Amino acid sequence: MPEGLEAEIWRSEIETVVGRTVVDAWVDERVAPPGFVGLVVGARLEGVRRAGKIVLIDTDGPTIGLHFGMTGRVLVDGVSAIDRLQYSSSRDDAQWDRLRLFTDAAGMPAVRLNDPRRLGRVTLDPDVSALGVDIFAVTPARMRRALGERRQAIKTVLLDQAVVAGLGNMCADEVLWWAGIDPRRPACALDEPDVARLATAIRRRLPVMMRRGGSHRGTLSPMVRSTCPPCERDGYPLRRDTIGGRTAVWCPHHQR
DNA sequence: CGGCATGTTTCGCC
DNA sequence: AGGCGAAACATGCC
Repeated sequence: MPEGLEAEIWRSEIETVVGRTVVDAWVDERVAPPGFVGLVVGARLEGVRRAGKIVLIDTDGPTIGLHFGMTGRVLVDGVSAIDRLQYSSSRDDAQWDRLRLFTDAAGMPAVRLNDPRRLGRVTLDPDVSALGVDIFAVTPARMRRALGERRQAIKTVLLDQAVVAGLGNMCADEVLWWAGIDPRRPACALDEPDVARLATAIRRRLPVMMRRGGSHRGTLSPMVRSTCPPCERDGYPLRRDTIGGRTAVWCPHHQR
C-alpha cells in the first residue's frame, strides 16, 4: 500500500492531532531506536511533514519518522483515512501495532502505526537529505536533471528514492503507462519530449490517484496487475516482466 | 501448498 | 567505481 501518495494522505490525517501533547507512548522495540518512548513522552506535536514515502512528525523534542515498508498504515484517532476508500481485506488487528502515541490518558491512541509484515520503521530525526525531487514537485527540468546520464532502465531509476522521492512500484508503472514509455529503456535514452511526458504524467495522474484513495487506484490496479487484461488504451495485451528485481506491468504496444 | 507482494538494505560478483 | 542480481527481512494473501 504505502508509496508517497499514502504517506501524503496520512500526513494530512495526522495534522488533526497537531497541537496535542504526547502523554504516553508504546512502541514495538524491534522497529524503533533504543529509548524511543522516553524521548517522545511529554513532547508537543508541532507539525507534520512528508519527505518522499516518509512521514515526519515535528515536536518540541525530536522529529518522529514513520517508514511504512510494504504493509504499514496509519490510524489517527482510531480511523484509517485510506481503508474507508478502498477494498482492503486487512483487518484492524492490534497485534500488528508498531507504534501508539497517546494524547489522552484514558483514550485510544491518537496515532497508530499498524504494520503486519513489520518491514516498516519508526525513527528519530531521520536524515532525508539524500532524497531526490519530491513527487509533488516534479517539473520537466528537474526530471531531466534527476535522471542524469543513468543507463539503468527508466523504471529502475524512477524507483530510486534519490532520484524521485515517493514513487513506488505501482505508481512508477502507472506514470510510464500514461507517458507511453517502455519501462526497460535506459533512462539516458529518453529525449526531451519523453521526459516532458513523464513529468506531466507524474504531475497530473498522481493527484488523481490520491483523490481516489492512493496507489491502488490507477489504470494499472492490483486486479489489472495480476490478470494482465487488454490495455485500456489500445486493446493490446498487457505484459508482465521483472525489471530491476520488481514486477513491471506495461503495454508493449503504446509504451515505446 | 507454492508463490507473490505497495519497500529497503546488504552482500557478492562482475 | 559502479551496476546488477540475489538474498534477507516477516507475514498475509491468492
